[in-house]
Amino acid sequence: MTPSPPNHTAAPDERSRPRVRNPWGQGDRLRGEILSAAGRLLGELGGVDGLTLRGVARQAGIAPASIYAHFTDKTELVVAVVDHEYGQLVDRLRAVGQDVPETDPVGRVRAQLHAFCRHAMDNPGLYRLLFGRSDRHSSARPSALMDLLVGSLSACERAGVRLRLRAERAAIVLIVGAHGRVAIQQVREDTDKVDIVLDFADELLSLVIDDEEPER
Amino acid sequence: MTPSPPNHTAAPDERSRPRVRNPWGQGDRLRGEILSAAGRLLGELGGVDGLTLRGVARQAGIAPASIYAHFTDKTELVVAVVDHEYGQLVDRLRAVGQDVPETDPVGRVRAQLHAFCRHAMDNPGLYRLLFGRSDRHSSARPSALMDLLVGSLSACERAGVRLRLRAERAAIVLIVGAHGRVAIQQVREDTDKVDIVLDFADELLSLVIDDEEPER
DNA sequence: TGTACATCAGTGAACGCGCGTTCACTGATGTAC
DNA sequence: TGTACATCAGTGAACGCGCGTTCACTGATGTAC
Repeated sequence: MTPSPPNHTAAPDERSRPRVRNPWGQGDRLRGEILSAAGRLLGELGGVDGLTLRGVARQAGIAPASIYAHFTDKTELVVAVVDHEYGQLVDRLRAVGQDVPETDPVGRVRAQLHAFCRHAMDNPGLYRLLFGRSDRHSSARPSALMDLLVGSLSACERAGVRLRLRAERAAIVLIVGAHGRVAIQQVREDTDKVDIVLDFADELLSLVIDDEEPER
Repeated sequence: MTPSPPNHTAAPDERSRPRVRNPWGQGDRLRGEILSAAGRLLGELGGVDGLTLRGVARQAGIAPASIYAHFTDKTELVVAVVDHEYGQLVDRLRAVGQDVPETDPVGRVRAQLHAFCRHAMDNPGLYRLLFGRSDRHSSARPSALMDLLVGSLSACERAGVRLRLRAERAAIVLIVGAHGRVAIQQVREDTDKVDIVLDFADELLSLVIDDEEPER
């Protein structure tokens, strides 16, 4: 491993102009810029390990020292960015769910599962945050995602759809299966066709949902 | 993040004696010691990222420079240790499978799945190697594991057991589901009871295997 | 209206650290004569 | 049998690098009188 790849993209990414400083009273805006810069890096990188303050600063087009006005140290940044990214994922799934009419609860689960797959494929680094070793970053995180899906699955049951597993178990199977399939898809370079993953997601769904006619 | 945890365990782990050098002509034995030291580290660590040559040297009780007699650089070590660990997993599953009589192909799959779960729980870092971003380390790796399981599942089919999925798909569901469940179990600290994971593995198996009576 | 001063957003240079890697070495064990 | 030498397994000190973090600073924008 030679000392390291030349990580500096000389120009501070996108804007090569020295960066316009935020107006008075809006210094908190940099906090958001830092978070999304770090988020972008997490998406490309393979997880939290490769994340460096200097890299984030480069990506955001600021000096490394400037981060310390908004985060006391690296761990605080990491926790914040992980929560931020995680929140975005959950928000997205919630929104997607609301786009599907209540009369089609299975369609809602399916839409959310697909959205999860797409999100995971677009952000290869993300799944490591969700299921990787915690390192004691906000531990309540994955449960919000689980709760969302358990809710959607319970709605199916209330609508008379039979599940082959308890909703909690079914949610785990879906998320964990989808996430694993995405990871495998990323490890092979053959085709990064989303459809392969979505097909797999549908197959998981059909495993979990008992679509035989109720026997009455 | 303070500069770094004091990573030196002053004494070179286990043997505090300065280490007995290998006899003439057996210099290659150090290669094995390095590999298993690195393997131990991978098990504790959360993947390849935290692995350092100096750390491996500390774990093995040798000088960092001594590694270069056996591996040209860090990447070569990493590839070698990953292949080594992966090979051990596959060997274990193969052995476990042979302990179950051919007359019970479902039992064989189950035993292998359980062994996979246990192995994954004992080596928290391992699953990242299997499904984490490849970084172009020997890409043929995961397929050997898949082939093994596909073989066991096909044996079930030949014995008249119906699968709800094609064997290839079923293998993915099992491995990926089990691995994900293990990852979740590791992220929560509540109880690291293996049984919870093994129960889940059984549930996956019952999803994949259609155990209703053939309809004739 | 002017002017002194406080506050804000952000910077540049430096620190000590662990890292991967190199290089000249050490000292025990074998081989040639 | 002795002795000079080659070979082996492995070491210690040093290198340049990127990292996290600190600290004194800069210069624009607001406020008090």
